[in-house]
Amino acid sequence: MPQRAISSAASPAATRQRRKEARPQELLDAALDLFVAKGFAATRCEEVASRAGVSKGTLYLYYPSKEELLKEVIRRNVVNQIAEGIEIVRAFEGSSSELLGNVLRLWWERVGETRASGILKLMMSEVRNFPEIAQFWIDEVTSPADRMVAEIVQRGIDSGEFRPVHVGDVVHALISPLLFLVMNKHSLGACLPSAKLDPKAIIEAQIDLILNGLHAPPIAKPAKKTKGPGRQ
Amino acid sequence: MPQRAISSAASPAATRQRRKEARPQELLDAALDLFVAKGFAATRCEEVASRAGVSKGTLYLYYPSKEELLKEVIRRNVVNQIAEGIEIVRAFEGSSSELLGNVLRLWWERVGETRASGILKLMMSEVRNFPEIAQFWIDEVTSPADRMVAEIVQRGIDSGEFRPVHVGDVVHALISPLLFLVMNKHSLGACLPSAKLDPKAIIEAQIDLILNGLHAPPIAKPAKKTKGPGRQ
DNA sequence: TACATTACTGACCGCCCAGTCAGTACCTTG
DNA sequence: CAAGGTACTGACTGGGCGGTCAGTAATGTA
Repeated sequence: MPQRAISSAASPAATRQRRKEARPQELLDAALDLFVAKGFAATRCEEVASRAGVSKGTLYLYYPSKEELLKEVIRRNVVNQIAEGIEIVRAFEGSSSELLGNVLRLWWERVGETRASGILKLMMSEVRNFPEIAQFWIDEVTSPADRMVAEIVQRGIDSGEFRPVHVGDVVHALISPLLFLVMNKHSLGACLPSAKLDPKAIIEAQIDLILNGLHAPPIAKPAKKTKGPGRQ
Repeated sequence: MPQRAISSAASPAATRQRRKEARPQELLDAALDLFVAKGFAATRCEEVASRAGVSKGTLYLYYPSKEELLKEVIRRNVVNQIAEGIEIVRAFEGSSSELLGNVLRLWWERVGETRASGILKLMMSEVRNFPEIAQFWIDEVTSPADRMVAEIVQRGIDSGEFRPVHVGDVVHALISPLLFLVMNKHSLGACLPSAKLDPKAIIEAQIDLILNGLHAPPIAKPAKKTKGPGRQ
């Protein structure tokens, strides 16, 4: 299982290899990285091929056009991602609070930290040039994911663990910070190290904040306990 | 003050006009719309010119290159945006809860709903191709805005209105949903009407949720909440 | 009306890049 | 080792787009 494909000019006399099975995935990986980093239009096909360790001609043996390559990149990086998550949630048997926290943490591990997270930025940046994939994205990603989180919140409300809230809107408040973390990671955070956020800390703060917001009965009494954590 | 510049092919025999003063702004507006919609690399200079009602040659009379045009678009749409907001906040004299809610609502009205909101998407999509502007963005936008929101939260903590939290992380949880609303408006929401979110409702839900999360005294957690890094 | 100034135009140039294809070299099979 | 099949290459092409500039027409001045 040779993984040396990024070498390119490193090994000068690298003998030409025939690996029909490995090429497609390697090309998809290279394309994902470059499309996410530079955008679709600004990425040259030759770059993609070179990063995958092949020539441009080879790319066209496996994908008929640049646009088809993009669509395949999106399709292949979305499949199963969602189904997996849903399975995990359905199997869980704790409180809704625990479940909600775990889902956010797990999503960060399984998606946010992986190369696949770039798909989000790619989608956001490029949908308007390829409206065909918008519907696909909604059907396969947005809707299932929203529904899953909504179910958890609804369950918590039904069981009396959470106060009654408008589920759909709360879902947005719940997941946006995570999505924005990913966007940052692939944009500003990739340019300036100083712009990097601390994902784990932010996620924990977010979980803490939201769970408190969901649990609390309408209390108005502030706690008189001013610690001094004011940083920045 | 003629505003007819988008007509292009609508009026066939429109006589050529000389309006040296109006051109730069009209070109910037056209460029902003197109860069946001299609991305920098996928937008042709001739398109920008045509949308501004001039020929490509005219564009180059006012901006020396496509890249300079981009930078000017960003610069001009960022200036004053922040300073204004800070002034409003400093002048406010109510509770921190009220202020926080008002800031979010106001930001949506003044930025989220305007054409300038596209700058966020533009920045996210293109920074990695123009690292020079990353620092500018941080200095002029990110940092001041974060600091402003952080100040409000800190003030609330100091006055005992909010419970003590890690201010920096909470700020992120506060503003992400708004930023994500904007991103959605300029990506998926611009393709499928069905993908449009209801900003006002979401913002109100977000305010309600967050204020509850901030106010609540440290209630004893129901069930057992694994604190911190309870995973691998 | 005649002339000077200059905002504006659009045809043109050269580079760049998506996509092609005739040829090359690796592998398998005998 | 010979030969046939095919995964792979890279030089080539055609169109598209950023950028230019000689020319045009609107405006100001007399």
